[in-house]
Amino acid sequence: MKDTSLVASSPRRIRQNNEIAALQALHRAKRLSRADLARALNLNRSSSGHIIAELTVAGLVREMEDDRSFPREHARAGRPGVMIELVPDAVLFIGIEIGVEHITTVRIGLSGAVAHSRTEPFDGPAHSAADAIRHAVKGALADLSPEDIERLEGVGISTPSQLRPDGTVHLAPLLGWKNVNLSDLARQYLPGRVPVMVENDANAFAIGAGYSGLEMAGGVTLFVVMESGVGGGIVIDGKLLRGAHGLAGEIGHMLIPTEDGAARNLEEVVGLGSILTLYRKQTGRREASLEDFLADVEDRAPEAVAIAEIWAKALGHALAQTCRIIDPDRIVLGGSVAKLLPLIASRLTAHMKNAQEPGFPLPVVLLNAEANSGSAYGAACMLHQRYLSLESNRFADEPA
Amino acid sequence: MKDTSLVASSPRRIRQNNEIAALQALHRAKRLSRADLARALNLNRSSSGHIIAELTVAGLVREMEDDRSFPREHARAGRPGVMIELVPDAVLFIGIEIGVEHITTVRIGLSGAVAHSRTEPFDGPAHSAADAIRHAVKGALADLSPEDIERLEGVGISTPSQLRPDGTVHLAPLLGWKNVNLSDLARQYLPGRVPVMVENDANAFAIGAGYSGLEMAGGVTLFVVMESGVGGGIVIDGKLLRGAHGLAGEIGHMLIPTEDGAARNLEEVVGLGSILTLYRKQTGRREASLEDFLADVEDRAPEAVAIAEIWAKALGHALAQTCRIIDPDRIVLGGSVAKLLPLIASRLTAHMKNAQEPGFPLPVVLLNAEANSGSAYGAACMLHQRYLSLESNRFADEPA
DNA sequence: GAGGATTGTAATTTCATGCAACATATTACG
DNA sequence: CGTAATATGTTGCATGAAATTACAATCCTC
Repeated sequence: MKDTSLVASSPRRIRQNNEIAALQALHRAKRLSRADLARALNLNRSSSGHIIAELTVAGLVREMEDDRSFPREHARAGRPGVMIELVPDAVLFIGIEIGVEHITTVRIGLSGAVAHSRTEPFDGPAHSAADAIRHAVKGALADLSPEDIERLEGVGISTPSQLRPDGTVHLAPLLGWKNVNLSDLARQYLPGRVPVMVENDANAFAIGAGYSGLEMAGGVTLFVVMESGVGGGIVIDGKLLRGAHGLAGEIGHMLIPTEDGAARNLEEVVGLGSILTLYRKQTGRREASLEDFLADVEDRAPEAVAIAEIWAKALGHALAQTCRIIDPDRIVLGGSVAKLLPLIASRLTAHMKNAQEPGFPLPVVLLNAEANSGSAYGAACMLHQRYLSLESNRFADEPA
Repeated sequence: MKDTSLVASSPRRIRQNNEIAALQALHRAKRLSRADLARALNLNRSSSGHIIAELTVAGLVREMEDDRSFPREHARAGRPGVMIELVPDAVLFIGIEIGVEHITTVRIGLSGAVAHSRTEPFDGPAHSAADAIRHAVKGALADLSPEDIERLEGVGISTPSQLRPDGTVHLAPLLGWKNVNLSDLARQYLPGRVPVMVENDANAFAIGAGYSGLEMAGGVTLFVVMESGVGGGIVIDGKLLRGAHGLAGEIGHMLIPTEDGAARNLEEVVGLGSILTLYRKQTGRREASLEDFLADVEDRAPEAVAIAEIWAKALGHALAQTCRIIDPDRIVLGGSVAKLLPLIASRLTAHMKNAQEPGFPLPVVLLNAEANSGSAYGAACMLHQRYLSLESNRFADEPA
């Protein structure tokens, strides 16, 4: 239904457009006076006032009361403005991650802050898609009051799967699912009004990692999440690049050369499994954990450092190749294995430089260590983002 | 100056927005009646009429006279609409490609069709940037009447160089340039009103190849241009992905494994130089041309086929790796070497499948054989695209 | 405490779109 | 061949949102 051409404009659509812009500006800035908003949107103060008046009666924004708590850092002359903020619990978004071993559920409010988070063990491959969705969605709704459900404005679902453009799961090898429409399954347990979105777990992670942090900056960002598997996502100016089959950014299966001459998948070299296998073999400690390994690297134990060097070389090669193609502004690493980064960041950049021609600019490589990352959070962010866009169904409801 | 937030809408901006949408729709559809336009833009017929009235007095569109020449293919009941079209020579855009050996100049009109094209030999490395720009721009303006210059709405410049985000040349190794602002140089010879844009030649080619053809479709398209060098560009939903340093899509320097175990640049294997060197060595004909080689491949001469096989394998590997990262909907090959594609397309796809895991979807690989490709054309298209967008300075002029 | 500066609000104006009605032009059908 | 049906283009009017202007309120500086 969404036209390719820019379909803007009608007398009332303008207001909707500006209200959305106002909400987005408030989301970014946390708090803004009416005059600030007018400047940010190139609007007249008068119009700005009308807009926030309408948003106030809608219950989405409010004047901040504890104005005094912010001691007016830039104390300029003139009457101070009253700060406006989003009402955090005006609406509610749920993000669900169905993994191979667990289900994680996250709730966020209009401000994007996490209101609740829960993880439970779950044997994914043992369940059908229908069972898993029923269990996950009903579980997510269980501790919600009727008023909460009234405020529910979106449910996002993240799974380790390959999706079609229409949102159906084409293939989820780790879960054994195939050709199922998770949206339709989930909608059975939700009010019809509530929008549902499904996304690949790596892509959802990328959205989440780029949504709250300071990486919200524009440009091209490559997110790489490293656990037992290695996935990734590309975010361009705050928008996810999905690609033709939702697989953009999946660098885990890039071929990289190894010492023995054979080419192997990146994820087979830098994934958690490979690292631990090597480390356990080297040390003989069959129960050694990632934390043990990290501690050894920090202490510069030779075996551990050698493994970290392999890791850095393989990852550096893959990232350098990727830079050739998308030329990112920054690369953000996440997942448990990424904790290696601060220990050998200089080796990684050295290997990247090495795999690249001299003079080719390289992006910064950052570690994402935020607590509220994870693809469940990202799935919730997707719907938060949708709500703060023209696709929001705050408008479709009006003809009632 | 361009805010990151969506700054739409004021009472008059709406009209500008809709006029632009109308021009874009007319550009895509070639001809549209007022009622067609109203449907395309979700507008009322009345508003549509007002808009094209305003565009008509501005001289940008007109009613088609030879209405009869189109024998009404879908003869439905009802009064037939009068078709509206863009006035091709209402405005003028110039694209200039400064290469290592030649300068190409292209003029296009509002409809995007090429009005004029000229190529002259030019020894790029022998000239400073200032000299080259002066020569190229003055040459491009030489055969223009004063009225033409009045209608000039943009000049695009394409060079084999690495650009900074602000449009200055960071480094142009083939030309020996460094740290020059080509826009500023070019503006000296142009009316101040005329916008100037500078772009990498591979990116400009990508824009041009995706602008007129049917590849104008949405989604992700990877364009690869293969001459002596191998460059490329990525177009997402009609917009160029530049990347942090304008180097996105430059797959020519990807490392690929070769038979002898050493990794080499893609462009050193599949570029024109490598192919001809191999072919000349194999056949002993030191003056053999690319056409000779292509003819031999078509005749299935064993030496030629073997070289083509190397080409297909290397290219297939690189494209497969690229698909892992950006998951394109389609790949379009251009440049003289791309003529190999139709001869061994099946081998290329076989190698791509081979370098990819089973089940991973692969995009179609197409050949761009259009006459009006080339980065000069693409550079002109950039300005055409800009004119049909909100950045157009049709609006900035008004306060006069 | 006076003056300057900035904010929020109200009244008025401007202007593009939507709506409804009508004249017009062509096809479909008896 | 004439009437009905259908679609287009135009006109006048209503609606609604933002710009403009003016004004009161609140704070800082001197």
